[in-house]
Amino acid sequence: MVKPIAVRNLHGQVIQELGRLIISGELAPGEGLPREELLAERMNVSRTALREAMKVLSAKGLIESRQKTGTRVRETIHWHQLDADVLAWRCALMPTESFVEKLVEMREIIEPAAAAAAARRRTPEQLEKIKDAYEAMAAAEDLDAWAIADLAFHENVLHATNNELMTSLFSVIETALGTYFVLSASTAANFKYSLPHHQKVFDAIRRRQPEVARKSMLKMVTDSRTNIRRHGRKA
Amino acid sequence: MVKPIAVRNLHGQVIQELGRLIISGELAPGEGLPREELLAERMNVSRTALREAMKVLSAKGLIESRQKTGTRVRETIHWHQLDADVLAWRCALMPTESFVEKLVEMREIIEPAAAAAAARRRTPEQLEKIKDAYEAMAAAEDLDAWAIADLAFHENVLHATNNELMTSLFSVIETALGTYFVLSASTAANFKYSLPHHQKVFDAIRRRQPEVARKSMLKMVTDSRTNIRRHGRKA
DNA sequence: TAACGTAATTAGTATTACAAATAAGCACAT
DNA sequence: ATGTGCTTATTTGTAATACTAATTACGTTA
Repeated sequence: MVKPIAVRNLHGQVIQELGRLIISGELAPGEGLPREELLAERMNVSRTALREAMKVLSAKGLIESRQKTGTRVRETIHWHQLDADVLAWRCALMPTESFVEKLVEMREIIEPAAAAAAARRRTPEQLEKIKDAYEAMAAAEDLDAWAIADLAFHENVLHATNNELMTSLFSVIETALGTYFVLSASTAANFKYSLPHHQKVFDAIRRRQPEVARKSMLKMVTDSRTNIRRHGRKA
Repeated sequence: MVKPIAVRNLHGQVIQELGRLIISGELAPGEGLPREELLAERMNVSRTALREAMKVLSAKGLIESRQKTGTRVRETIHWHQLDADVLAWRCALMPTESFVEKLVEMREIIEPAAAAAAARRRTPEQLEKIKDAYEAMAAAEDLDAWAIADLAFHENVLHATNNELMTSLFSVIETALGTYFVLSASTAANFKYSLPHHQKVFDAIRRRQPEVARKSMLKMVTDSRTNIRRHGRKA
């Protein structure tokens, strides 16, 4: 759903390169970058392309430019942590256990809340889509089909909240987590183990029972977490 | 804490202008913009400045440029709803009741969760800061002092979660909500009405009681919401 | 010593030229 | 008539250059 980048443009590459340097800490906060002309030359791009990249990095809160002073890396406080790129860079460059925990924590906060909201506000059409996804999960015969249907289930639940802020947050977090492991897919052997959980969530949303939906979803995601902890990362 | 912009740069102005046009719907999704040369001329800026702005808007998921085809406004699905600018534009241009509800819903999801997390993981130093903020609230003699201390309280609680994703989400939502009303400040008469609530939250975090902290905070934010509903907007 | 002005530096803006991608139209062959 | 491949026109992508504006740093002067 969200494209994890495919940098064809030159400034896109520059964004990636500088972004990674900053997130990884090789360019520390407070540190000043070489002046544009020099940096452009050093990266073998024109000043034009470099500047287009720097404007984007500024918008992400990573750098700050001022005349005469030059360009500096900003303190981490100012970084837009929920920006898809920033998150992706952190996942790729600082794959620490604690960061995964933070992502999982966010997921465990929004998903139950989303299930409850969906139970309150879902339209019949949205319920139908959740149902479709659930049935696809039930019918899945291999891990791939399961994973696709599983993601669709959660996306449709989020969508049924009719709160695009929640949808957006979910997709960002989910994408970031996806770089670590295939979500909620346990072992290939019993990959359908969470189907009953999903059914409970679906039923609660169908019956418009917010608190039941919340608790069922909570159980599901905490189960999923312990499962992930048990099996560690994959692929 | 987060700067609501002060656009001195030319491309910054262009970003604002185009961003607003898109968010407001005057430039509808799917619609193509005039080609760069034309648009630049029409906006009385150079193509350089226009392009720098367009790169930023692309990064926000608002537009998409391809050679020969030109630049088009993307579907709202792709907009980065949690981007500070996008949120600010929506607040300014679509001040609908339903959007405020969505923001409030997000707040009511993260704050109790954050209180619980803070109760689990706060350091002594972080607890001290929360205490300071609480005492400043208790000592406040006017609405302004109260509002400042109140914000500091919530910020410090969020910070004590040691999850910068949560902190970032909070600050974005809070800034957006702040454009509508002075948060959780009721009438000037009894502006301290929520002090006992805050104390309960503080105590729970001090005693490391996550569930108590969650419930106390939940009560506080729901109270705050009904209060806001009762009094309507202000300022 | 302090105030003021001047020079030097760096990002900001503009202009121009050309490169690369690609949609659309045309010609050609089947 | 249809589809296939070439050509061309259009639009963004990249580069190079020149100049503007802001601001720091320094040196001069009162």
